[in-house]
Amino acid sequence: MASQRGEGETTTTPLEPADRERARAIPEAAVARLAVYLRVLSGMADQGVTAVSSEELSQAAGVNAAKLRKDLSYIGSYGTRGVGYDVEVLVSHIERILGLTRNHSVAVVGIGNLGHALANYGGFPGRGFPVTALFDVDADLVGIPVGGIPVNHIDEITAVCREREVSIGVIATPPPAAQSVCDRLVSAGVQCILNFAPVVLQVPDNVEVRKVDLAVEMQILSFHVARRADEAVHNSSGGVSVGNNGLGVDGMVIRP
Amino acid sequence: MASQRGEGETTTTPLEPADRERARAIPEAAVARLAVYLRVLSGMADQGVTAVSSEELSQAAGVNAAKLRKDLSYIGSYGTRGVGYDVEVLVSHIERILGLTRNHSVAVVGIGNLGHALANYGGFPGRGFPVTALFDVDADLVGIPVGGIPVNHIDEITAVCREREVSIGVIATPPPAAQSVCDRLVSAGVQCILNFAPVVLQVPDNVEVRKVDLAVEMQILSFHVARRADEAVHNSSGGVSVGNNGLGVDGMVIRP
DNA sequence: CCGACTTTGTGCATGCGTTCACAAGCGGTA
DNA sequence: TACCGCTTGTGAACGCATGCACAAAGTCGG
Ligand SMILES: NC(=O)c1ccc[n+]([C@@H]2O[C@H](COP(=O)([O-])OP(=O)(O)OC[C@H]3O[C@@H](n4cnc5c(N)ncnc54)[C@H](O)[C@@H]3O)[C@@H](O)[C@H]2O)c1
Ligand SMILES: NC(=O)c1ccc[n+]([C@@H]2O[C@H](COP(=O)([O-])OP(=O)(O)OC[C@H]3O[C@@H](n4cnc5c(N)ncnc54)[C@H](O)[C@@H]3O)[C@@H](O)[C@H]2O)c1
Repeated sequence: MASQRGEGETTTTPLEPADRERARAIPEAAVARLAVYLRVLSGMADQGVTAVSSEELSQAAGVNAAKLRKDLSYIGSYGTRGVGYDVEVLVSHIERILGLTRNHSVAVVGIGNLGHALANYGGFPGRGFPVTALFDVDADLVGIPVGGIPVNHIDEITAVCREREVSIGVIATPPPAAQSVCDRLVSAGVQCILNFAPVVLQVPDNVEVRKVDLAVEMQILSFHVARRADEAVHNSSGGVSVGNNGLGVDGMVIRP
Repeated sequence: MASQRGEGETTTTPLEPADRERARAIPEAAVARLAVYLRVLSGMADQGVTAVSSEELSQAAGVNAAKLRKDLSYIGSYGTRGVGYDVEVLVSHIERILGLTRNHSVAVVGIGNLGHALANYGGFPGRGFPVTALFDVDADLVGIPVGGIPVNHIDEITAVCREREVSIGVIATPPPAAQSVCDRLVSAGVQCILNFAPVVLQVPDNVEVRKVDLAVEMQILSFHVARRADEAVHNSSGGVSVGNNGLGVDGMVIRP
């Protein structure tokens, strides 16, 4: 399921010119939410739900209904006024826009605590992200299968990534090794990197990096605690109010 | 380093009224970057660097220099014109604003693949986030120490969280259990939650949730691959250009 | 003590993302 | 078929974040 092309297209469902223009214009924040909608919709489909309104879906996804409709409008008009959206239709269109019509082979580098968890995780393959390669420098690990995949030595990274058509590289090495691993992945042709090491990676322009930084997440939480405690001290009136759900789907949500 | 209070303050360094107003106004995106600056600065301090200019620091943190200065201006004016910033001074002020002058005790719920990795991770305690409690439903796990901490049964969550003054709860359970675990954490008084389960949590207004969603991260990467592949097909001229570093420190970066 | 040079801090403009509000469109019903 | 009520899709307004560009403020050398 790696390649399967018509005359010039890449995926099973070719993008129409109109969609191409749309895809260019989708805000990154909306892309992140589309992925969330997709999961919610998939869950609904599994439960036999066939249709859904923007109101219902937005509640389940924890966002504003208007925002949801705008997000969906970025990918086209697939709803029916007065009725709502067909779950299946929406799922397939979001998948198409997100490029999920083909599998994206994943390589994990650094098979330590975190790398083991990732390699053993069953949630990726089912969603089109099969882990197909594992790398480490530790000679004791090389050859040992983790989650069904044998660990390769980091020096084989170029050959193996090319061979297995790895499109996403996950960095789970200690911080000092991260940049060098990143460089190797890039020169092996990997253009997407998910980085767990608390390091700012330098990459060429054609490579996309996303980072998962637990320390930063915790510090953001800490900031909110501090701010809240501080407010509580100032206007000494408890400070616990329960109301709407102040969820931060991807962030950028600051309470007034 | 836990408590040391004045007359009504919570932390070692009480916030001045001016700082309070500032803290309220700091954009969430800036808070996330401040945490990154903090780490870079800590690294510099460890290497004996005592002063740094906005230009140097911004490069190391992978952001625009003007943005960095603006971010720092949110917390006050601690630079010296013509010279730059004193690393120590900046570190201590960022720590103060982020509420890192006190420890934040962390509880991990769900000691499976991921929970083990988190419990064993040495990066948290050093940064003021000691893991002090672990929970699971699995009777085989209860009592067994992981990363030096014995696992408690989930039913003890309220008592243990209260006793150990847990301020951050980390959810690493399977998705179906996540909401119920979240509810329990909340009723145990935990106001900050870091959620690894691919589920949209519903929480009261006074609780802060951050989520780490690997599937979403991968799908965002997938989207960019698709868009890029699509562009390459359209204007058939290679498509690989190397230039500045297009890093997405926390997201919201879309290339024009 | 002064002047030249360096770097900060920030007002302002620009652009992006969110939210509101409503016209357009569709299914159901009489 | 024509009307009614419901829900989508989106134009427009708003607000927030980013980046520019420069005055203010400091250092250093003479
Ligand atoms: N474990 C966690 O829960 C956790 C949480 C947040 C962040 N992180 C970050 O994730 C990264 C991995 O954490 P961990 O706990 O799994 O560390 P770990 O020490 O358990 O594992 C690191 C692995 O990387 C391998 N490695 C070292 N240098 C390498 C190289 N050049 N090429 C390939 N492999 C190499 C090591 O042999 C080891 O197996 C770290 O950067 C850590 O800061 C981990
Ligand atoms: N492992 C990964 O790399 C990874 C990656 C991304 C997301 N996740 C998500 O993180 C979560 C955990 O993943 P995992 O691989 O560690 O799963 P896992 O199945 O290995 O571990 C889950 C643990 O949670 C415990 N548990 C179940 N119900 C519970 C409850 N009600 N209260 C307390 N504990 C309970 C189980 O006993 C088990 O020990 C899942 O939601 C998964 O989707 C994991």
